[in-house]
Amino acid sequence: MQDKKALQEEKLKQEEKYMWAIVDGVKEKVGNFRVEPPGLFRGRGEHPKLGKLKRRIRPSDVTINIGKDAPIPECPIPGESWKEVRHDNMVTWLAFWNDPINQKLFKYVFLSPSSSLKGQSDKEKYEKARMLKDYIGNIRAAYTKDFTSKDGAKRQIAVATYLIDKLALRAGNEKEDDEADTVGCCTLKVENVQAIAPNSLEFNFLGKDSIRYENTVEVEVPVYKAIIQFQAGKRGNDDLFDKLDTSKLNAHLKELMPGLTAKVFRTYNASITLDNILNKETREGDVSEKLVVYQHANKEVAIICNHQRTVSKSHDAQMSKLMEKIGGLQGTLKELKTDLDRVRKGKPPLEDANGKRKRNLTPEALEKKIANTTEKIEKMEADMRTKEDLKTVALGTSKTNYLDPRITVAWCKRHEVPLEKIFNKFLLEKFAWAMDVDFDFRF
DNA sequence: GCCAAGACTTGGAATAATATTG
DNA sequence: CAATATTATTCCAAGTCTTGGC
Repeated sequence: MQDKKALQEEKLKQEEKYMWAIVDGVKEKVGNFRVEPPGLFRGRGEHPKLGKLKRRIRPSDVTINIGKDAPIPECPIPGESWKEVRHDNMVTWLAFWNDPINQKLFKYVFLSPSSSLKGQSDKEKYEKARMLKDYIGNIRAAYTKDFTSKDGAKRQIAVATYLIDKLALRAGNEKEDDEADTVGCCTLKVENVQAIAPNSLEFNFLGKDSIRYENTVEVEVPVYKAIIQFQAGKRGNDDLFDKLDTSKLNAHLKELMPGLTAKVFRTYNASITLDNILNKETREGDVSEKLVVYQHANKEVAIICNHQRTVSKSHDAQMSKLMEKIGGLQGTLKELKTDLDRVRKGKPPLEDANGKRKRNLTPEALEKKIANTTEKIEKMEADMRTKEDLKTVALGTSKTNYLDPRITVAWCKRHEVPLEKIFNKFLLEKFAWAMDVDFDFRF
């Protein structure tokens, strides 16, 4: 125990010198500055490179990027030295090396999400998503019109944009053969979509991280017809959108709004959904009731974005344990009620399970106990429902990446909910830029 | 237009730390 | 106080999108 603590402090001391960077005169926290240890590549889903050896990264693999006059960070391994030291102020990375599994890819050291640099670009991301509010009406009108365009490419762009908007699908870049076989909107295959009369579409595909997207939705009739037409004469494995890729799609989107790309729709839809639900469903009441509303809104967003998690191994055990506890409480509740009846009739309380005599309690005291127990049961039942409800839903990703923090901060200010009930330490730091938002901010 | 390189954002699981409970 | 449950942190990717060369 003592050893562990000492070891941890030792490690911290060792690493301290790599944890900070001076950027434009300001001390900022550095993000992930450790290289990964050697090991076997796992990857996610059915990855062709599964099990490949991931070699050790040495200082001679690492390129450093610092100011011209900045002191070069000490190389942590005596006798070795950095591959290169650059002075590029057009990029934000502090160091990079080639990914040992795929030499074409890079691993970067960036500033921490809590840094002002990242905070600024985070804010810009949400401002862009908010800008989409002013354009979305026209954009929707335009793609609706193009559902029936004579131009096949136009029709595909229109339908793809519709899916990205309505279903929050990812753009879907092309992938190499040595990567897991997953798709996004532009890379959907014919077999990933089933038309179900009269106008529904059943989606089933593996998306990012090989997470399955399964959803059946009613769509506008022209979309339904267009999909059937895109599928006509093709095999299951053929591209649904054969005249489309992400660069064409994004080029088109940029004509509709400056800076617009496919991912902006995810941010926009996530944030506006949170804002809408919070403002529709929040009632006067205590903090815990308001938190339930927030969690519900958060869950809706996670479902839209298909943020899933695997059910924890101990989920069932935890549930039955809760059941057991509730059962026990219901037993004592029944006993209390019996005793209350008896006491009111001037009889002594029943003996307990062990045959022992119980203390004589006044009816008032018994009533109070009954109320307490009932409340406890209700709370546990609510907890259980929430637990079951959220067992496959991951709430964290949307909080970190998709929900404009100013929505949450302003809502907390309006409804006197302590922000710490919703944002943990990491999020409070990451969203420092959003803290002074006005209480009446709306996305 | 297309492709590859490069840079930056988004992602769930595993693990560690902490809180809760019996 | 030990066993468990919960939460925070770390880990290790896997996406998106831009740019620059042809």
